[in-house]
Amino acid sequence: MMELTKKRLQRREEQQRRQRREILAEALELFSRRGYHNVSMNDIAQEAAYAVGTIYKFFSSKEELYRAIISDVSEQFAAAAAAALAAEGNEYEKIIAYLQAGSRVFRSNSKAVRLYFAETHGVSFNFRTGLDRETVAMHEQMLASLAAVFAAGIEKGFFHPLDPEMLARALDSLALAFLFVWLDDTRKCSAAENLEMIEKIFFRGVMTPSGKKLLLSAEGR
Amino acid sequence: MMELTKKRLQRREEQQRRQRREILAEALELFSRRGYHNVSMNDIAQEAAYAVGTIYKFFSSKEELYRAIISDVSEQFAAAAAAALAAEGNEYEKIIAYLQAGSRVFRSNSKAVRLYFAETHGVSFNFRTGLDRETVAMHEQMLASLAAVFAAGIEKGFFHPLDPEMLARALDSLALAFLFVWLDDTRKCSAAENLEMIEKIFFRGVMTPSGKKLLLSAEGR
Amino acid sequence: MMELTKKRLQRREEQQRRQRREILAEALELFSRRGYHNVSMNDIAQEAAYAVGTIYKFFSSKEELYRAIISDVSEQFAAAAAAALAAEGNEYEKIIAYLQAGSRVFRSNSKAVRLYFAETHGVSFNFRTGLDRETVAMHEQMLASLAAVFAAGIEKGFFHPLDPEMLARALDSLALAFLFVWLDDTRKCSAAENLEMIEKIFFRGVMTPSGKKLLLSAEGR
Amino acid sequence: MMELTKKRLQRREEQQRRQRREILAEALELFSRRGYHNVSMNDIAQEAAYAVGTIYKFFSSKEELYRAIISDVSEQFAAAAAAALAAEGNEYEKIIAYLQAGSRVFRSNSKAVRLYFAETHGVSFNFRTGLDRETVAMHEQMLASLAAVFAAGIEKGFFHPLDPEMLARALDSLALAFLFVWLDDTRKCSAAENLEMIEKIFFRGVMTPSGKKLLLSAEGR
DNA sequence: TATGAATGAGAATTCATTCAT
DNA sequence: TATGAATGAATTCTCATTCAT
Repeated sequence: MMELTKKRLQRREEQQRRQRREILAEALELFSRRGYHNVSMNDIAQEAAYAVGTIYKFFSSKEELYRAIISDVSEQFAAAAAAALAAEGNEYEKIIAYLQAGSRVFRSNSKAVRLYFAETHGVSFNFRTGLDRETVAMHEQMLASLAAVFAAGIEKGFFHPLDPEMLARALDSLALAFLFVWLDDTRKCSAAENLEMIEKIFFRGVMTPSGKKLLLSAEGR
Repeated sequence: MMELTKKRLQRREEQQRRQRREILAEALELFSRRGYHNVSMNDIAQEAAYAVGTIYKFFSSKEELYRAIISDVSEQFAAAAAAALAAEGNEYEKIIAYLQAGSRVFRSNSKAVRLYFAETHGVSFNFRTGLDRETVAMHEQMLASLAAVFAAGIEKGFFHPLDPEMLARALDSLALAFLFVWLDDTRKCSAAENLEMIEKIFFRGVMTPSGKKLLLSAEGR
Repeated sequence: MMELTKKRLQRREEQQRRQRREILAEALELFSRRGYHNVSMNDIAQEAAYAVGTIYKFFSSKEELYRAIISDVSEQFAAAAAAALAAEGNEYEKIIAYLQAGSRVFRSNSKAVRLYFAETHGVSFNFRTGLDRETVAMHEQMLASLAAVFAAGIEKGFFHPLDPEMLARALDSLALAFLFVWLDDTRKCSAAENLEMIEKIFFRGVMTPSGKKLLLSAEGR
Repeated sequence: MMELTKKRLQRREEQQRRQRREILAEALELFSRRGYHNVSMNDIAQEAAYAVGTIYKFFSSKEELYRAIISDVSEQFAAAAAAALAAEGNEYEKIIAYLQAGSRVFRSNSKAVRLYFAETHGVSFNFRTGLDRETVAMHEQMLASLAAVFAAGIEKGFFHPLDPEMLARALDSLALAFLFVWLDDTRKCSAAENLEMIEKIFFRGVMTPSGKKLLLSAEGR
């Protein structure tokens, strides 16, 4: 009987996670299509086929629902990026891994890109409360890690001696710009093509001849 | 008497322009700080020290007030950019002029940067109405002009043969990224420093040896 | 010099009366077309080519302006009706004169008919204040006079012995109904035709054989 | 369980109908007392003891709430009148049935009389929108049916050969006038008394000797 | 004196949140 | 436990009235 109850509880939890996911997905869909302020809780409830009250069981307010969506991508991205930057390999490889991780996360969460991006660039739907602080901080942290990798690469003579923080931001914004191009027209630039463009535009200028050897050897693979 | 009336009318018009400017400035301040949807017309009236009714004398709706703000920077930027790209000079010089023009416009309209940027990147405060269509179109038009200059430069062998449109977007996003850095910390990057970073990161990789001669000669000036 | 000043004052008064009339006419036009609540003081000012302030010189509020319009027809009608009923002649002649007077007043103030009528039938734009009390009272007074004439006519055996007040109301509403027909389609019923209809429908049933002699003799004229 | 749910749904619907009726009644009360434009949605909410939002659950706008009120009487009257005119019997009987139907409907909806009447006489509270078009059309349709009955009666020699449309309007306005008398002083004229007055004033003059036989036989019943 | 810009109270409507069932 | 009806504060916008010029 104990067993039975446990299983029941598990199933319950399982079900709740599923409901939560469903609501999040539906809300994301609506927010990304019409904008936070043009979506009502009733809209979300309708779309998700739950009652408003049920949504409030999972999220204590509309803001929290929004935050949960952002946190979702935000955390996925942070985890993937951190893993990429912490992995084995030289600085160039780490940065490429970072780019690929970001590409992977955002391409499979395309609906959330613009929202994430608005948050991290200070165009939050809600400037008043500091809801997005966490996300911004996470993103800043990632940029710092990326900058550290650049710094190490500069130290080793792979990259020209430029401000690592600026390099990190430059690379980040470039990657994002190409992601937006893809968002507007999915066919226009595959992940591989984007990466290639970044190599040609960014790394060609930023890397030293010694760094470019990594580039060649990487391509050789 | 005729003269008097004329003068009076002029003064009246003068005053109206001033009021309009005041309202726009106050609204921009609030919108940029708290976001469109978190600012009420009463807030704006309060801040601008006018009655709501007065604001409606100048702008027929909240949306139009917002549009006026965006149009303002948007048009300034478009005009400056178009002038820069159309001016005399080689492709490299044109692009530099474009960057300088953008820098000038946005640094003197810093409050509007995030709004402009949200609009042009599809994170409009109001996804529903196509208020920002015009601004987006204008921005796209500018990117196309920039791309054309890149294409010409590639033709002449100044730049490596990369997709001009992507080059244009890459440069634009880079410039914007550095603008944001400046926005967060004004001291961190002057216009000149930003330009230098862009040269080192972007042009170093994108330009051919033959193109780099322009670079040197330009610096020589 | 005294003379001159007098003349000047007279001219001034003359002009003011003219302005007042112009404003009243323009306001009536707008009220009758769009309804009291859908016409703003600015609309009236615009149409009358005066400044709002000027209108307030003549009428202390929008309500008073409205009241002035109603009073205007109301008084004209009351005066004409009273004169008709007080004139020489037998009861039948008086009533016919009353109908003709009303017809004359309303046909030359067609714009005001619906407004007058709304007021006197308790559908005032403004039920709250008793602005229309005066008009209603005047109208009731007229109906009472008309009823008195009917009573006299009954006494003399011209009319069947019916409640004079009801006869008065019946005749009044009949005349009004035909007036409305004319209002909707001016060609459909001239004043003469209307009167004829009233004779055939109303008087034919209401008059005694002795009364009908008046009718014949009147027609004989 | 199925049964329970059904019952619950029924009760719910029942309750909603009741609420709707309550709101309509309260709104009618206020509109008829103070006029459409002098009653705010908050007033109605207050009076009906619901929140404004609740009212908007039932009526999507103030205009629609008003329309619902008018439609209500309008449809009742139209249905009753149409039935009366279509029923078995000679022309005189039909017309009497029509008058009785109208009397019944309006005496049990006395609050709505003035509103209905304002609408059908072109003194709508809102001249701008054509909200009342439908009501006006319905009323005109009814007058046309009534006119047709008069025409048939004339054909058969019951009524004097007068314009049937004018006869219809005359009768309608007479009935309305007496209804207004009753509205102002309920004791003054019962339905039966009103009908008698109409017979004496209207039918006595309008009917031919042959028609009057119907009258006598009808009274004989 | 005539003007019309400025005012701000007031109106309709929306929607996040609650809570009885 | 899940529901969704009810709530009412907050928002956008209008317009009668005032008063400095």
